[in-house]
Amino acid sequence: MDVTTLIEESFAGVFEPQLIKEIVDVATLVEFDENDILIDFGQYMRAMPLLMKGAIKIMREDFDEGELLLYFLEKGDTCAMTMACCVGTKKSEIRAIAETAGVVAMIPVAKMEEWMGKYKSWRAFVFQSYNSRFNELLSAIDNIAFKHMDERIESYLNEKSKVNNSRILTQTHQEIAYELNSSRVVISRLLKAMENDGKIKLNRNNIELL
DNA sequence: ACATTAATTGTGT
DNA sequence: ACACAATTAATGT
Repeated sequence: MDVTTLIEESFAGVFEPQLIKEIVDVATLVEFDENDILIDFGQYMRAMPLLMKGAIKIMREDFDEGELLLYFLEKGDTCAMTMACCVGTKKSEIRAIAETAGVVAMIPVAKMEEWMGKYKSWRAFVFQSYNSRFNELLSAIDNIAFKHMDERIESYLNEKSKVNNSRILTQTHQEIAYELNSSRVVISRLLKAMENDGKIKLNRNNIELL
């Protein structure tokens, strides 16, 4: 795979050519498959990932048992948690799981700090990244606090369909329940209701959005 | 081709 | 939430 093309494709509009060149020089490309665990709770991070290809879901572990999906990362995104962890050498508070197969470019911490002073576009990118993650967190909180489960499933399905570029999602009800931190029976019932409303079509192991 | 088993989904309490 | 029924996929004989 051609490193330069891939990076240019993902960040051409965002970084100045000079910076892209530097990224190409120092970045290590890492490929991953669907469902790979990229970062786990309590893990330390030594490099900052830039997502080039594919999609990653960011999960938060609940107090006792169970997980909750916070948001998805797509091409051109980076993980805000990682940026904080890198500079402070703190443990990760989140888990990152590959939603689809894809590629990340790993940037050494030293470089990322150097670029903060050197490149305006890098600073802007980092701040903008923080900002948009923050906003996604807010909407995740809105979903949990103010929306009922049926609405949560709907927005979940929509996001899922967006990151996978498909109207058909191959997910079991159990898996959905896990990501929304609910129970399978509740999901099944609500999905059934949505099917009756003509919003979706249910098959075994896959859900079709209409 | 058939029987058995496991996994997924549906429903009533 | 729990229990159980029904349906479908996977596997062995």
